Amino acid sequence: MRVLCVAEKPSISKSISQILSGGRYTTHNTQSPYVKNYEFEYPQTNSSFIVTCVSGHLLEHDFTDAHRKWHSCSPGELFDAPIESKVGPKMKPIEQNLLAQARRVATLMIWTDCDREGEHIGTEIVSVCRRANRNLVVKRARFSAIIAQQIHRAAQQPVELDLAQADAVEARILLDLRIGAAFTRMQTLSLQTQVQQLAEKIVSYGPCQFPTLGFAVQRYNQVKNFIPEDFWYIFLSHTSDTPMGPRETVFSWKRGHLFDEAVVAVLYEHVLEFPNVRVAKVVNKQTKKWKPLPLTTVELQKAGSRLLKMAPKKVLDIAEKLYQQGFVSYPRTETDQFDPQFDFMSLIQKQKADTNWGNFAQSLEQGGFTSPRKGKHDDKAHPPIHPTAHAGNLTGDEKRVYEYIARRFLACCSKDAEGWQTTVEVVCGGEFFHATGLVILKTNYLDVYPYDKWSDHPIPEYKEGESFRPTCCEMRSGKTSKPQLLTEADLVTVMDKNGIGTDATIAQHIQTIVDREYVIERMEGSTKYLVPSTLGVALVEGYDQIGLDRSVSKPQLRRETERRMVLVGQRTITKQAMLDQALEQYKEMFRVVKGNWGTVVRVCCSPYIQVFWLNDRAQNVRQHLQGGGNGNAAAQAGVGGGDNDDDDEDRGGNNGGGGGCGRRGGRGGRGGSGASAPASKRGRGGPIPRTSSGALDPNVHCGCGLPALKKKNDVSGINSSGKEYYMCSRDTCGFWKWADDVGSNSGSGSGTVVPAKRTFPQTNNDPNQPARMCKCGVPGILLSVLKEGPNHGRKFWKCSNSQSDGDCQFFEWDDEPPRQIGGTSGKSAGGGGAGPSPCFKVSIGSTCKAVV
DNA sequence: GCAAGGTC
Repeated sequence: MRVLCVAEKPSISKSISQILSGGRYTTHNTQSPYVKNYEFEYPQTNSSFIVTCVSGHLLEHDFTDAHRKWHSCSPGELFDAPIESKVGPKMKPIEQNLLAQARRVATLMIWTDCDREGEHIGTEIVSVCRRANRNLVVKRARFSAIIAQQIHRAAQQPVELDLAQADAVEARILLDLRIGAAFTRMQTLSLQTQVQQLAEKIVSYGPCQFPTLGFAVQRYNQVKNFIPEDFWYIFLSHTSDTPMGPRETVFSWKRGHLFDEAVVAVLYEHVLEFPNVRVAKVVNKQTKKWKPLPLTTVELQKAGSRLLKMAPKKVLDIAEKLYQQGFVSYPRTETDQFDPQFDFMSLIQKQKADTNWGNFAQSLEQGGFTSPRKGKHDDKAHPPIHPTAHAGNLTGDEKRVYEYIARRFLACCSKDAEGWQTTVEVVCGGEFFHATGLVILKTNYLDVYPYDKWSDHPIPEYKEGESFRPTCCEMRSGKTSKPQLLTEADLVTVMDKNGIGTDATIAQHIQTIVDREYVIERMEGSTKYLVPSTLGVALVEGYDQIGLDRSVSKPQLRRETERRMVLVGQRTITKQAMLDQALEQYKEMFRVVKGNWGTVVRVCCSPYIQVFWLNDRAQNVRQHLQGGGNGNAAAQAGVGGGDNDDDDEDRGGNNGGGGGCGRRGGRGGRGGSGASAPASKRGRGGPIPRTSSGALDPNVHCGCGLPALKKKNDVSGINSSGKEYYMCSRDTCGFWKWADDVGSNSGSGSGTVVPAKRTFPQTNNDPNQPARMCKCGVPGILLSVLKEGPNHGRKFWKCSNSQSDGDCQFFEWDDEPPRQIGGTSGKSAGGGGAGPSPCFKVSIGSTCKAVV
C-alpha cells in the first residue's frame, strides 16, 4: 500500500523521512525549489511511503472580481460579499506536486503541525489531493515532537483530522479578511480625501494591528499625562565595622512609602522616641536564582530586543537563517519544556568545540547536567529553540543570536545558582524595617549565561534580640517616577500576554504599525522606544471619541474572536454561528463608526493634534531622560527625642553638618552650644518621662487586640499638627490610624496646632517661642510625662543637663507660666534645646539636618 | 492597495 505523507514544511518532511526510513530513502526534486519528495519502504505498516510537504497555508482567500477592486463596491458590502479560496501563484508548484503524488497512492496521511492552523492546513491539503484522487483515504499523524518514538507511533497509529479546529481557523480567516478589508477601505478612502497628509497613504485596520497600536498610545498617554506624586518614607541605616572597613546597611521600611506626609511624620516622630533599634528576626536560608526556562520564540524576541538590541523581526529573521543553515532548531515555537526523551547529551557534546563556552559544555557532560526546567507551554509541534550544531564561523548579529541560543541552552542544562540569603528584620518605635544580604555560594549556570545578573551583597552579622543605634534615621521624601515609553520588548510582552498575534506574527504586527507610520521608532541610547505618531494618536483618540462599546484599540475584541474559536474547536458552536455572531457585531460597529466618522476626521485634522505631535517629540525625550525616583532626603526635627529607655547606651549622635545623616536627637541634646555634644551627655539617667506620650483608649483596639494608644501629632509645620491618632501601645503590630478615621474624637484634640492644655503660646509647636531658661542659664528641655496618672502627657521643662552631673534641678510645667530667672532664653535657634530652629522645621524634600 | 496566519 502506498501512502502519501504531507508535512507542513520542508524541515519536517525531511526529519520524519530520516526517522521512519532510518536514513534509507530516495530523494526526488519537485517544481518547487524548497520541496523534495522522499520515498522509502515502511515495513512496520507494510507500506511504501512518499513524504512531501507544503509551505504553510496552501490556499489564499479573497473577494471575487465583483468586490476585489476598492471602488467596485461600498466597503460595508464586504461583510457579505462572496469570498473565493484558491491556490495562489507561489503555491502552484506545490499544488502540482500534490496532485501528481496523490494519483499514485491510496492513502493520504497529514503530517502538519499539531495545532489549530495545522489542522486547517491539513484540510487544504486534502482538498487539493482529492481533486486528483477522490477515493483517497485520509489519515492524520499526530506527533508532539520530532523524536523517533513519537514519529513511529504517529505513523503506525494515525488518527483523524480535527475538522472542528479547522473550522475555527476557517472562520477566523474569513472574519479577518472581511473586517480588515471593510474598515481599511472605509478609513483609507475617507482620510485620503479629507486629510492632506494622508493623500497617498493606506490607513489600514486590522484586529491585531489596532490593539498593538493601542498599547503604544496608551503608554504614551500615561507618560504624557503623568503627574508625579510625592511620597514619604523612613530611611534607616546602620554603619558597622567589618573586617573590610565600615559598611552601611540600609534597612527598608516595611510600609514602603506612604503618600500622606503627616502620617509618615507622626510615625517618624514616634520612631525617634526610641534611641535603639532592636533586631526582631534574623532569617538565614539557602536561596537560588533559577536558571532560565527553555527558549521560546517570544522569549527570543524579547531577549533580542532587550539584550542584543535587535528588533524582534530581525532576531526572528536571523534565527530563521540559522535554522536553515542547520545551526539551531525550528525557531517558531511556543514550547518551553523539553520532551523527557530529548537527547540533551549529544547536543551538549557538540558545544564542547566552542572556545568560549566549550569548557562549560564539558563540565555538563562530566556530571554538571541537570534536566531543564519545565515551563507551562507546549505547542505540541516544536521543541524549545536550541542549537543543533556548533557554529564556529559566524559573525556579526548572526553570531550574537547563535551565542544567545547556545548559552541559553547550556544554562537550561546546568544547575540553578545558589546563594545564602540573610534577612534581618528590625523594629523601632513599632515600625519594622528589614535588610537582606546575599552571599553567592555557587554560580553554576551564571558561568555560561552572562545575561543574568546576580551579585553578592553581604550584610554584617546581626543577632536576634540585640539592639543598636542606627547611624541614620530620617524622614525622606520622593516622587513617583513616570513610566517609560514602550520599548519593543515591552510591546512583545504585552501582546503575548493579551493574545494579540502569535509567536510567529507578533514581530510582523509591530512592523506593520511602523510601516503604516502609526508609530515611530526612536532610539534613546541603545533602547528602541515606540512612540505613536500624530496619525496613530489621532486614530485611537478618534475611535475612542466615537464611544464604541468595545474599543477597537483594546485587546478585548480579539480575545472574543479567540474565545469563539475555542468554542468552535470544542464543537460548542458551529463555524457558521461564530461567523454570524461576529459579523453581526462588526457590522453594527461599522455602522456606528461610519455614522460618526466625522469625529475621527476632525481629530486627525485637529490643530491640537498637529502641535501636540511637534511638541511631544522633544518632550518625550526630555521626560524619558529626566526619569524619576526618590527626591531629596529630608530631615525632620523640632519635637520628640529626649527618650530615656532603660538602657544606658549613648544616644546616636547627630552629624550636624549638611552632608551627614543624623538620627535627630531632638530636644534631648544639651542646649545652647550649637556644636555636637558628646553623646554620653544626652538621654541619660534620671526618671525623665518620655515625650509625646498618649493615653490608652479602651474603645479602640490595635492589631494585638489591646486598647490602642491615643496620641496627638505634635509635629510642627504640617497641616495635621495637633491632630490625634491611634497606634499600637506596644509598638508591635504596626497599627496606626487618625482618630477621625476611627470615629472617636473625644479628648483634648481640637484639630488645631495648639495643644489642648496649653494656656499660653509657649511650646515646641511654636518655633517663634523661645525655650525656657534653666538655672544654669541655658535653654531647658521640654518633655512629657510618660507615667500613667493625672499628669500623664503633661509637658514640663527640665535642665538640659538633667541626665548628667550638672543638673540644676530646674523644673517647670509647660502649661504654667515661667517662675524665675530669665524666663525664656531667646536664643533657641541653632540650639538643641526646646524650640525648633528654622532648620528644624518639617522640611520635606530638603536636605536640612538637625544640628545639636 | 485591505487582515492574519502559515512558511521560504
